[in-house]
Amino acid sequence: MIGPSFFHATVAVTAPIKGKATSLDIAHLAGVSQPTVSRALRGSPMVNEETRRRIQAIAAQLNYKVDKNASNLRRQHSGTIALLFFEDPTPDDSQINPFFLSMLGSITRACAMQSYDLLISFQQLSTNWQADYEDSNKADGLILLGYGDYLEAQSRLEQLVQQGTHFVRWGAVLPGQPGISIGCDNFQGGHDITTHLIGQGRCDIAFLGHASNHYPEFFERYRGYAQALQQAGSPAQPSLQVDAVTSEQSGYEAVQELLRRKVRFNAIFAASDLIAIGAMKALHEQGRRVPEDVAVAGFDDIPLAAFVNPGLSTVQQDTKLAGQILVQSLLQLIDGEPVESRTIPVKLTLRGSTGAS
Amino acid sequence: MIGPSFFHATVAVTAPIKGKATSLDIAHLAGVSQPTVSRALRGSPMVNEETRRRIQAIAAQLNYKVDKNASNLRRQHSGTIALLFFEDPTPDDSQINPFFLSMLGSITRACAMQSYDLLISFQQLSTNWQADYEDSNKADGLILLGYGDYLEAQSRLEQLVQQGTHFVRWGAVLPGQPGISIGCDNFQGGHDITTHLIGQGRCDIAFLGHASNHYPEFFERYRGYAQALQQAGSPAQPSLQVDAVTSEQSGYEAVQELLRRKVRFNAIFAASDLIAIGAMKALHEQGRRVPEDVAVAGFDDIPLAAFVNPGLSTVQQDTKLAGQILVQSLLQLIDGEPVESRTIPVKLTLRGSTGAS
DNA sequence: CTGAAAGCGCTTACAG
DNA sequence: CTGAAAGCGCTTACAG
Repeated sequence: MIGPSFFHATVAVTAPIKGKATSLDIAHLAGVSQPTVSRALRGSPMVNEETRRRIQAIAAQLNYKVDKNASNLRRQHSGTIALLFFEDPTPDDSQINPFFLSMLGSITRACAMQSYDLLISFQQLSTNWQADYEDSNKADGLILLGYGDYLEAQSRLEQLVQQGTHFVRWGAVLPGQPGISIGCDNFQGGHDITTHLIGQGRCDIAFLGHASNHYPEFFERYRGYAQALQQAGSPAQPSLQVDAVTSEQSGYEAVQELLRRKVRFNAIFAASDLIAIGAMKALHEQGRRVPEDVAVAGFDDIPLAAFVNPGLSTVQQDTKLAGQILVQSLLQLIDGEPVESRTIPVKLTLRGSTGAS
Repeated sequence: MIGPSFFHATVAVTAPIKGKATSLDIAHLAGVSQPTVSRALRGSPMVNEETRRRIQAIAAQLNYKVDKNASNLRRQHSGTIALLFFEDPTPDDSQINPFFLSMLGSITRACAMQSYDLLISFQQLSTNWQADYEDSNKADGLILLGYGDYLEAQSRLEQLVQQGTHFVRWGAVLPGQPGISIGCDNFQGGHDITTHLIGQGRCDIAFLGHASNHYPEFFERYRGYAQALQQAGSPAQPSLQVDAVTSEQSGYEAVQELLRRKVRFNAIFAASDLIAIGAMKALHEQGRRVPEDVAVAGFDDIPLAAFVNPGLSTVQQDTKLAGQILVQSLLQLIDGEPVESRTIPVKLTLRGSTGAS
């Protein structure tokens, strides 16, 4: 009973008591040097297999974990990506677009698969959101996410580029933008869904959403919408466009504005699903039936779109792919590889709100 | 032109070129020792004000940021909280309960106010979610969030307690639980909303949601529901309870199950808003009017509840307060202060789905 | 009020 | 295959 195994057992019991185990503790117990422990645990090939097994066993017993701060400091790299989520105008605490939550989930997963941690931060556009994450070595790079006024954001982006910060942005992909952007094909999406509405026999199609350079994603959707109308021989009418940001409330109010204008419309293309859902609410309250009186379509395909009544026809963005590409592009950037902005295809998801099912 | 100011200007231009500035660089430029720079920049009172200003100016010029890895290593503290979000059964990529997103937002804000960073991680209940965040010094403590099978999670929680990990959990607050829990008053919420339904003249009230120890939050809501019914003289009927997890799909299917059973019901209390929304969808498809034929109530008050048709009556959880208390409790725990589990009050938000407006 | 010294726990050349 | 040495960039006693 009295021998090495007894000795080891004793050690395993007493060591954790004096705080967290370090690689040096393990080295002593294993009778090797501390660097060897480090090598063994990181799977270096230049370590004897038997030595490695012994070290691993002890490490497991002591519940040893590499200290990230020490490791990162030494390696000058954090193994962390910061996700800066900004929304403007400032939403009420509880308002995050479900679409971004999808993105958040897929980004988290993509990071985990690359063994990166994700630091998350919600920012107002108005604050200093370049945020020093990379400067303070807390993160190796930044992912920027959010709807907001692009023109306001632009100078910040330029600043980031100038500082040499590694970042990728989700948003409209347009020529001349600072940094790398990944976005879906907003124009095509707007075009396709509008064409669908026209095919359903609707001519007077309203567009709910900002249509200016301040909101390039919405603007692209608007342009797709306008082109589809043009091709159908009935150009877009300014009186059928109502500004809206991406929230139910905004969609709700946009419909009220539309009614106030007393323009005729038998369909609505909302620049986001949340806008569409708010719009449907307002239509119902006015006794206008969806889709009989007014067909409604959105953009994003948030999980809820299938569960409103009627189900919402919409343009699906592939958030899973988007998250993967964002993370992958950022890691390439960090590694100094060349990266290009990219557009991801969209596809229509048709449901009852346009009379499609 | 040739003098100190010129010298400084030159330095400011050339220094950043050779990589990130360190406190030593600043010390050289300011003509002080490196520890003095460290003190000055952290606002230590034992630094001459003029010296401090000089140092700050140089730091700003060089865009200097304290290296978090070095600082954390030295101080043996990370300034970071890890949020472990787990959901089980495994949701499709894009499914995160909006309620938790609200929590996420409020937790992020509460962390920011305390100058803590938030590391986020989505976990399957089945994985090793104790996750080593604290062990590897990446985080000073953990916040656990998620609906899931409590009984499965319990042993993990006990493990965390045993390891001395600092953590707080959002969930049911019940005697004998390992660690600190913060939760809303699920029982009261279930009781109040059921009483409201009864007051609307509904007697046959179905409950959609798991009602067992596996899901203590739902179970508490169920108990509140049962007690309210008891008090009204019509005890809960097992045939009116249908298991459901918190998703629209699950609510949709639960209604189908209810119909299959051919039991009579004129109201539904769903254990979450998502369940309620799925239930309403199924009712609509069956031609049952809400609230005329069936009144529907949910739990959570997610932003969307106001925008479905009709608006959903529900039990509001105060996510803002919840996030603050979670973070505050965790920080107290980290500081070694005594902390108790706590229950947060709820309140009813009544809308059209129960005929209340 | 300031500086010289030590050390947080790793990883990485450099020898052997 | 393994070890002795150096050093990542800070913070914190300890002197003065």
